[in-house]
Amino acid sequence: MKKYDHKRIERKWQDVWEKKELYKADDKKSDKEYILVEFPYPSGDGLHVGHARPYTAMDIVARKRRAEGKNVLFPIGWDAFGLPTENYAIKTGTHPKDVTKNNTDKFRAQIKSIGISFDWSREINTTDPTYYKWTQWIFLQLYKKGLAYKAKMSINWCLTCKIGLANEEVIDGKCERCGGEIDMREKEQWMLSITKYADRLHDDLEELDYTEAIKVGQRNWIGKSEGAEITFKIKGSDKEIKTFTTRPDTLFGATYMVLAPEHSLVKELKDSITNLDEVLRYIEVSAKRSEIERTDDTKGKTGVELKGVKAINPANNEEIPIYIADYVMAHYGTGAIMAVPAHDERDFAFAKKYNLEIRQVLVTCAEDVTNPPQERFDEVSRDMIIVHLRNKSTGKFALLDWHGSLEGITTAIMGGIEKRQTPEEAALTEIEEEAAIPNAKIVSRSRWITAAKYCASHKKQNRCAIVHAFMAEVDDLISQGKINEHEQSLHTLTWVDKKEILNRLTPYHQRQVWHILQNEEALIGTGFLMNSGKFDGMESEGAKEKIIKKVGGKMVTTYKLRDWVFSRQRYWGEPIPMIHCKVDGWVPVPEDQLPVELPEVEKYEPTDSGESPLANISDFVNVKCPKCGGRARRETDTMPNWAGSSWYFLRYADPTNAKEFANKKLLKEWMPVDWYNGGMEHTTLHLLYSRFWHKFLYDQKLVSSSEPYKKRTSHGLILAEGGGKMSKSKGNVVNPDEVIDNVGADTLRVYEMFMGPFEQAISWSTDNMVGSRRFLDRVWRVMDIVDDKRDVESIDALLHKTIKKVSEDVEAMKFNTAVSSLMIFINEIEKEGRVSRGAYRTFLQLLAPFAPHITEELWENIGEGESIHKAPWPSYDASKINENTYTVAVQVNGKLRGEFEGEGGLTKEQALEKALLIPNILKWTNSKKPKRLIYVPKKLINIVI
RNA sequence: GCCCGGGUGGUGGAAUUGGUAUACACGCAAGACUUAAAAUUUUGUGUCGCAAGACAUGCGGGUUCGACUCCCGCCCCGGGCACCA
Repeated sequence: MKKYDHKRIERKWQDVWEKKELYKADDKKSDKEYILVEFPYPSGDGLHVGHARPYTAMDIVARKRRAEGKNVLFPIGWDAFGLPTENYAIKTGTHPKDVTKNNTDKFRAQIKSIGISFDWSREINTTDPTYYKWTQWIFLQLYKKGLAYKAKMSINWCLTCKIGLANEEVIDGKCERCGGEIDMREKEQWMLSITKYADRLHDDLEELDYTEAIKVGQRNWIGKSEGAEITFKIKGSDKEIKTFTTRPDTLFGATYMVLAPEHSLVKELKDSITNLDEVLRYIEVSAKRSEIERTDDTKGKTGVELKGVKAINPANNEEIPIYIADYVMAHYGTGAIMAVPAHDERDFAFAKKYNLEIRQVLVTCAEDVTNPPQERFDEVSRDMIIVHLRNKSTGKFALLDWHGSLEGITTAIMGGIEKRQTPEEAALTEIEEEAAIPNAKIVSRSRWITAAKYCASHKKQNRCAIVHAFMAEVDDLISQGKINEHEQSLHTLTWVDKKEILNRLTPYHQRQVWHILQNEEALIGTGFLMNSGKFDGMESEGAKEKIIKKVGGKMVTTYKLRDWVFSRQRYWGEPIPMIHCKVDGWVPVPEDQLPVELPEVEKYEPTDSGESPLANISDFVNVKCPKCGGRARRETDTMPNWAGSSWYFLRYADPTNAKEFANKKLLKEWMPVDWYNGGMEHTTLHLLYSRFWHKFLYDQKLVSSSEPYKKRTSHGLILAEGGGKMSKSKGNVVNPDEVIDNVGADTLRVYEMFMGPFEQAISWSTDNMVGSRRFLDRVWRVMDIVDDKRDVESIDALLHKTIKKVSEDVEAMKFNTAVSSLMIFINEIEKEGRVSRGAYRTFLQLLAPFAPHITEELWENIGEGESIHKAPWPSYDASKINENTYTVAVQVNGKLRGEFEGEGGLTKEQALEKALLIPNILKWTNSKKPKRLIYVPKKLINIVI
């Protein structure tokens, strides 16, 4: 047979598929499946081998779905607005439109050469006016519903480029482009109220089939946090300070307050502030400091006291000072905090610096203490440890006081579980056993060890620890009235009220804990309250609610998520369709005048004033007000590149519609996206933004599902050979064109799927790729040993196993092991020297999604008529997978000593009989009677002597 | 600092309701074919040991008849977030 000529085959079939429109989605058919990959930004560098990884993966899924009879929509387009194109245009004087055209042409050809089964008839481009007309239209809907607004925002300002930068464009506090200094500057910016959707974006995640990492990423970004809003009165004033805290239980420890420098109260109080000059100076300085700078020096906190004003702590009515400091963020919570230095790291650092009172209001449990240095464990000789056991029903505690040598204690505690030697230990064991609750041992033991280590490691600082060992299981014991006997054996066990614990601690131990705070660190974490009036002795969790009630606070939920800054002072983006009229203020461009097209300009550089280059085009800027007809100015800011990608998946349903962004019926037919794969880096931006837009459109009844994507997965990066990112400057970029030219698209595809777990970052290796090429070479050669007369039987079990494995692995994105199982199948065929036509045919079908060209060619060669990609996906027969004969491993005392061939079902005894026939086993068992026998059917037998 | 991944041969990696660790591939070594080379192919390939066997999944403990897998503590690498009260 001819040689495997990948170039000829791949070109041939790509042409055929295109002519036959093999991958076209059908609007009229039912049983849809919408498979989506993130549309690329068509950069000038061309396609990256990294692109091929997710495209191939989802292509495999799409092809499998088609074979399973689904009506598959698998589209592609271009997210073509963006900075690199604009920068390239500035450098070369080419129009961004032309740059984009060149780049997309190149990308399209490259993607086609990989043989991805996109439906090219639905190709879209965000920079096409017929597309961005609808991006602008959606913006107008947001505006009309009050979700788009213009606000003064402090933004990063590059002094050299004279341009506003997004946070992502600031690297290490310097401008990404020129490396220049960054300043903060107030600018009017269009904003989108994504925060109004924060709770839904957070809560609805629950129902979605996103990988856990993605859910966690989104949740962290939204930053939902439940706490209390507590109001502090200002002495001698009717003004108040609202604070947000997650730790109302520490309210008695609030010894001062801090406002963000931007807080409005500073101005309102200016008459009472005696050091106003100093305060204003501080505000000015911190306003200039960029966010990066502010967050950079987390250690050296700065602030200024508002002299002349005092706040009242509502818990104890004490007067406390008020500070402004830029470690408090204006945009989070209420922009003001109650500072509890004893129990908050940041407040602690600040209090240390400015000599403020640090008042401890709770004692913590050892389980909250981490990192005890283990090497000190042996040095300890003397300390005190209190173990208390809590009785859930009575709310009482048992105190176990251990005095004397800690070495003895730790041995007792640890040994109490392990060795059970002393009477005390025996008693503990009995409690555990009588409690008879599974895992009781593990829970209590590990905590005791932690406690012991804590004591050990802190011995030198003369500390004490209160060990809170959770023993809910003791409850049973007490309720049965059995506790008295144990009281006797545990000679120090007595049941006391919670308050007793504190009494036991004072005064010596409190002083010790006090000492820790004064000199070292804040005690974060929860515990038992002290110095808190009538709340003393309560546990943190329970005290929270009661304290909030006492001071008239309320429970509130806050989010880290901020509104979306939607303005860019750039040329290459969608113009924001708004007009500013002196009379009417901001007026939306009437919908029938959309799109607001980008005008031709000669220069794309931003202007000196930091406005978009569009500001210099008077024809564009000067318009009539749509409302009053008077003179007005068009908005010259453009949208960020996230705009077009926030709804593109909807356009694929109806890509050429001129009347609406997509026909409702078609949307209902195709949406939601069944499976969306993309980069991890888009978890917090693109994915969140597009969910937000989609939820908004859902609220407007323009789409029919509240979520755009049912399932979201992500792929790992492909790194350069030897690790690190591929980059032009390092010269380690692998060009996919070359790879395809040398070994073929099918080899590239198989290799990228085989190289490692899909979601994991992995280094490229040209050496390893030859394995995939050899595999395809062998697939090709096996064609010669296809034997029509031979029946399938000899390889039947393996064939069905392979069908099962490949089918399941594709769904789980375990492409590497799917390929491996295909390799195993080919190895087996070669060993046999012959293969039936039927088995080979099925094998080709399994391989087809991975290597669509070579399989199509071989399919034709074995005389199949229609395309392999139209053939129904093979199913497996479970009964054929279970082989009748199998190997049973024989262990003696858990060690492998031999194996035997089993047949049919074997009982434990039969298996033992067979095992004892093996000479080597006899040697190990020494003819002794087995004490115990473990038999895992058809797998393993373990003889314990 | 916090969160999420990950740590298994010379290399990429398999194996998790606990049940024969190292599948598959690369590389390497020896052999076959060849005038020769490439390609192909056969065999071997965790470490130590002549062998029997012992030891090996980042480190230290634990649970178990049996642990890459579960529990406790720690170390290292990658990524993300970072004064979020």
